[in-house]
Amino acid sequence: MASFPLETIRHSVSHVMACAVQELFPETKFDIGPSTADGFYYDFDMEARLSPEDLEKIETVMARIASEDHAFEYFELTREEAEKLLGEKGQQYKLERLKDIPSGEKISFYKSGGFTDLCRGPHVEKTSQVGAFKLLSVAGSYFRGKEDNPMLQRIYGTAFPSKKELDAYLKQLEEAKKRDHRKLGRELDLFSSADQVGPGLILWHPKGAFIRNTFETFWKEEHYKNGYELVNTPHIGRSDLWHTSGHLDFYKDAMYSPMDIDGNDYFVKPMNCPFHIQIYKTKLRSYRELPLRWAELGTVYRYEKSGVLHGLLRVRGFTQDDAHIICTPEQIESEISEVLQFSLSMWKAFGFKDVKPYLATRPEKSVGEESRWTQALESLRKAVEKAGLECEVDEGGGAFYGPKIDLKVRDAIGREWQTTTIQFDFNLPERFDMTYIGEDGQKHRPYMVHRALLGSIERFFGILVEHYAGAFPVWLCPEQLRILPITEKQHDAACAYLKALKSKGIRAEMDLRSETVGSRIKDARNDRIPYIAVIGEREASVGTAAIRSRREGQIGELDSWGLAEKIVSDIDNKI
RNA sequence: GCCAGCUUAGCUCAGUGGUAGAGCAGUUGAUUUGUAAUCAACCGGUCAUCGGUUCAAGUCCGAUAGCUGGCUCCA
Repeated sequence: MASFPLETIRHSVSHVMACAVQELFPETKFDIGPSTADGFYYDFDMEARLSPEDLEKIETVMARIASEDHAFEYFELTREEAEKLLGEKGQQYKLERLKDIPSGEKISFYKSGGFTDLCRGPHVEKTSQVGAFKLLSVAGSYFRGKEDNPMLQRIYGTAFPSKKELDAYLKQLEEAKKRDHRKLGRELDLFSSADQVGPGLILWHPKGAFIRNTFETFWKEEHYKNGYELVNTPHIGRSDLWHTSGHLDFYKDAMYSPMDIDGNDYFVKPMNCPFHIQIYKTKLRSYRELPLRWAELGTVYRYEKSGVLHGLLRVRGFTQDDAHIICTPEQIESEISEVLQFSLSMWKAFGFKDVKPYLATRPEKSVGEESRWTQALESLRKAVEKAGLECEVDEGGGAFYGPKIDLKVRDAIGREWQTTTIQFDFNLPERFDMTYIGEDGQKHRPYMVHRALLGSIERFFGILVEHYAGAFPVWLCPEQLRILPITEKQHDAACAYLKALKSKGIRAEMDLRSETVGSRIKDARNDRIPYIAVIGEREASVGTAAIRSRREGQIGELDSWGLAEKIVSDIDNKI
């Protein structure tokens, strides 16, 4: 049997699906059915509202169509013939799509079984070659993705050459589900949100807050080590600030309504930069002071549409690990390079080794001198090169105020997350008239770079939970060790062991419940405790504990000194 | 915001229009345990909220809120 590219298989399956849908719902109007990174979809317009049961029915019909082994027949029509064919069938979306095909290009159709579709192809030869497929979900989707267009129904599915590969993919979906930070966040008692507080606003429970504080402390230390200074700024600022910054012109929809204080409008901050700029402007700055690197874990609030909120990954109140670098033109190249290196080392500390940069260049509508864009872009490019990374370029994908590099990191189960962003800003220095006095005694406009390494603390925490599957490395664990005395007779020995570990700075707890050892082990494992120390009569008599490690399993008996040494070594190595 | 679905105990979930349930968790007691669940009793509910239909609503209808999957958006 001939082998086909995955996209061809998936796109062919989408035709088979459309064919099945046409059979079950003859009045259906069809849009398009492309393959995607994970599978395929097809958009339909129909009276009936598709349910999960419908997906099963569609799948059954699909299986039949596949087994009937229809050929994918290719034919071309003139534009007039195509219009006539689609018009007769009342396929208004297809007619719209037909208009997209430039004149002079071939207008091709594929027919397989009872379904004929305007389609570029390519396809497998016969419906029996579509491999193993599964329909996954149904969702609404605007025609052409535009909000004012009609809402179509989209069926998502996936397909692979073999059943084995399909099963492996479905298993990965299961694995992702098990790691879902919303589920683990509840089970491990890390965070929640409350209807009464409001959607998209996160409540950090003691354990979640402990982990957050621990990596925030690390973050702060690393920033000091890397030549940053920390600043703190308020949560609200007067409307004048946001007028000057331009936020009220460009992003008002995402900002919350103002509050009146003594007759002045104040807005909750959607960004930290205007405040940092105010610090800059408190005095005349000399080139000798630059570069300035000011970092802040600054909590901002942005209006997000209700439908997009998602656990910790998309919220309305979040903390940016923000920093602004203000420097001279001569400094930007090394500054950018340092930021990139800093980011890579930060991600490495959390066990993310696969990091990929995306460079976004000048869009059509933008501000700033051409020479600045060129220099900025060049510095971004060189930094990537110097780091020895492969970089994808998004032409015209930059913000209107400057070019940027975004980093995507790959987690433990291979998913990519967009996190770090390094952005030039040619807009705010102008708007706030930021200057420094150069060597020549004249005023100059500094370069300004916004950067966030982790992105937002909330989102980063969500990513971490899924990356580690809830099993945080020892340095982040609120509880690093749980001590289980087998019976009440070992309580004193367990207390002594606990005290010894605690005195060495280990975060240890005891489970003195009169449950069986097996039951308490189960609970400790479910709580993802990295070390469990069991103390029975034997261990108590010699002052040791039987140690079970989350990573290595049973590792034998250790006294408190030996265990502390092992745990400290894990902490130092961020294991 | 839009489309669809969902919302029953802290959690996971049963429940023909006719007396609100189970397991786990929690509390109490018994048990003194050797590496993933000891036993028992008890506690726990305005069935998301509000309104409607009905002799009767967890169940049918409507509105609102929240959640889920997408779409759009993400400075």
